[in-house]
Amino acid sequence: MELTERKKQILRIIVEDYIAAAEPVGSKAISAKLNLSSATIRNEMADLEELGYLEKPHTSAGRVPSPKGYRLYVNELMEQQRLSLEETRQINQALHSKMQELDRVIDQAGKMVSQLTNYPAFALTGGTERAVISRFDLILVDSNSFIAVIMTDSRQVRNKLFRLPNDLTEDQLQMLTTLLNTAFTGKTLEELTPELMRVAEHAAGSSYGLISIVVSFAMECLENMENRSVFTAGASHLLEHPEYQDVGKAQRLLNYLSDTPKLSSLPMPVMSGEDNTRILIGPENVAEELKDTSVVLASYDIGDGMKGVIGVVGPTRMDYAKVAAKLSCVAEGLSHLFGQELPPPEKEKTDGSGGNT
Amino acid sequence: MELTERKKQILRIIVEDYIAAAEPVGSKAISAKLNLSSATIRNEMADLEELGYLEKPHTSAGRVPSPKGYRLYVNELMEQQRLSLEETRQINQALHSKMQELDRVIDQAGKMVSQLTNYPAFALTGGTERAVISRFDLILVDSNSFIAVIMTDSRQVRNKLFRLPNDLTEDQLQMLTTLLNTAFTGKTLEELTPELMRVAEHAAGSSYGLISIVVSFAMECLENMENRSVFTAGASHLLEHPEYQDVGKAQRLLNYLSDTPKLSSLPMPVMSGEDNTRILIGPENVAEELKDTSVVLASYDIGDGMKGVIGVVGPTRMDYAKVAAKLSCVAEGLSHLFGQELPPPEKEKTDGSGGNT
DNA sequence: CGTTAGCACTCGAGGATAGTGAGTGCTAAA
DNA sequence: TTTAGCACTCACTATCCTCGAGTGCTAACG
Repeated sequence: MELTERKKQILRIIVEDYIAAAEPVGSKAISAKLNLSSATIRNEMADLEELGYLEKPHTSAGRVPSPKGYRLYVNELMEQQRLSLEETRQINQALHSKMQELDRVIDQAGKMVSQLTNYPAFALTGGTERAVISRFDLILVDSNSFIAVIMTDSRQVRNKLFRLPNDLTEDQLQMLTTLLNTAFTGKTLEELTPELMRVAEHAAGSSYGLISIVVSFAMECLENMENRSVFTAGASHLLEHPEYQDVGKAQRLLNYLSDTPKLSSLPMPVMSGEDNTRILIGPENVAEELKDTSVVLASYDIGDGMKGVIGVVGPTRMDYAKVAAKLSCVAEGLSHLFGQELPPPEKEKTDGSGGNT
Repeated sequence: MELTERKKQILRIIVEDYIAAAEPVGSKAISAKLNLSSATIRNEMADLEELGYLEKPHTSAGRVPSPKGYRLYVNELMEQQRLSLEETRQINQALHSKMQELDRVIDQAGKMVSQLTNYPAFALTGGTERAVISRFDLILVDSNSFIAVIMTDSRQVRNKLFRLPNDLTEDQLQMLTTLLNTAFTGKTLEELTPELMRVAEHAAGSSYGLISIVVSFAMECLENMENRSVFTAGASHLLEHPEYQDVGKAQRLLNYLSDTPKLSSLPMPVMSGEDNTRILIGPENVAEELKDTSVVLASYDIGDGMKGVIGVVGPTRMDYAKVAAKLSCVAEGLSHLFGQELPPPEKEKTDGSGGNT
């Protein structure tokens, strides 16, 4: 059953008023905006309520959108919000200025989103199923310290400085590097068995201890990458909203947000084709803790087909249009960033996206 | 003026009761613990109040410690809490298992502290005044990508993977590395001038573009290190405590915590000699936002004389003994971690703190 | 003189009661 | 189909009251 145009208009006004003011919307407020008497509006509202798009907190308050109402709103009524060029530029610039490692960028992005939207935000990196080390490099720093640099097949790079009690030569390190690269590359975490270690240590001769040090560092890294990491930011924003004046409620949600495994397992980034954002309204969420909370998600590409998710949580009364637009912009920025790692050159490249510093 | 032993005892009971129960302590509760009538206690309490160690929320409630009272408590009355060996072990293990880069470890440590204490925690890295790059290494990955690894004088290491549109040879990279190491090491951020860049680019010949790419990455890193970075964790814990049932209050504090510049500038790690912890009670805090909040800080060594701070915030009614002990343990763990980067095997420590619980 | 018992007093917490007003549903007229 | 009118509902607020934990003071006690 299709709603009449007028009903949709009324629903839309109710949603937007409620988003703005956080108070139930009465017939009078609407009758002022449309040229209709409050009685007419009341009739329409009664219909909308019967159809499940509206709810009354109690008999004698105005109406409030139901989750179903919000859903209709985001699907049909909401105007795709366009960020101004200025805003887009700012977002991209902020992302680019922090050209660091994957984790750091994503953490930053989360913080940014939270600031932009005034809701708590979170960001997940895509967990890799089967990360393997593709390369080891050992760099001699001085006679008793060296840096280990490892790279995975998905091109993430990690390093660590090691200090040793005993001296070390360039040759030794060279030998170790070759050994590590032949024995331990292309292996998943599970394949890095103690036996393998033992064999390699044997081959390493006198400097066998170093093997295990470096490999266990590598294993830590792999483990770290396979677990999708989670960043959250902006918890305090939650308390700004009247629906979270109830401390218990706020706390429940914040707890959920800081529960890494829950957060990383539940909201799945199943994206609907073209658009990279997804909106989950109240009870549409599977997680019990989110039943009266909305989540807006956007996915981004890390490269090599891996995806990450960035999102915000807030009351169902959320400014979906604005939030989705901003989130989408950030997610796109991230995808770009990882897609072409090249920092924007100032030279005669035919890049087109040229911005100068 | 010295307090009598009995007054101290009473004060101590009040502080500890109040810490445990969050409710004003009445004379009756105390008279049960000491063998004195409530009237006697009331007289003593009146004295203590006159001396400024106690406060009454209102005429007819029990007494509550004043900041001055807490201060006396932490200075004289509080028993240094010893963590059990088990606890210490767990903390150290958790720290060591995350052997990653400086930032990551510290972030982890902050999260850990928050979990351990049930208060929001923060961690600052020591800001370096004059970080300089001490070394560049470029590692060829394949014909059109390479990893840049840079190290600063304080031995922090960062890396980044670069992808290029054009091909690259080992020789080129070798040349670049030497060039970078001769021209850009030992320079502070300010000394990395555009002129310097121009000269170097000239010397680099055909691959001049790469210089600027790598150097600007280096500059980012330096900038990043000079700004002390701040991590916060466990915001939601704040809401667990009855003094923060008032959302406004909680929000103000959380806002303060997420305001990086404020947080990094204000609580200074001036440590008092031997002990590495410091306790700031309510109005002892300079920051206006912290006037009714206590902060417990512990400093840790990053090496090269640099220090960082890790701390928790909470109501003045805080379990100072426990919090200080845990914080101190984590800080010590961090110092160890950075002092001797070698992952400690099951070695015996000549620590002297060996007491059993 | 320190300690204790007794007592009047204070004041916040919690519960009942009434008034207010925004908003509703329904009916009947335009 | 829309509108005016009207009785009704119910959260919110204010006011008042009671209850009781805890106090300060005084006088008696050892």
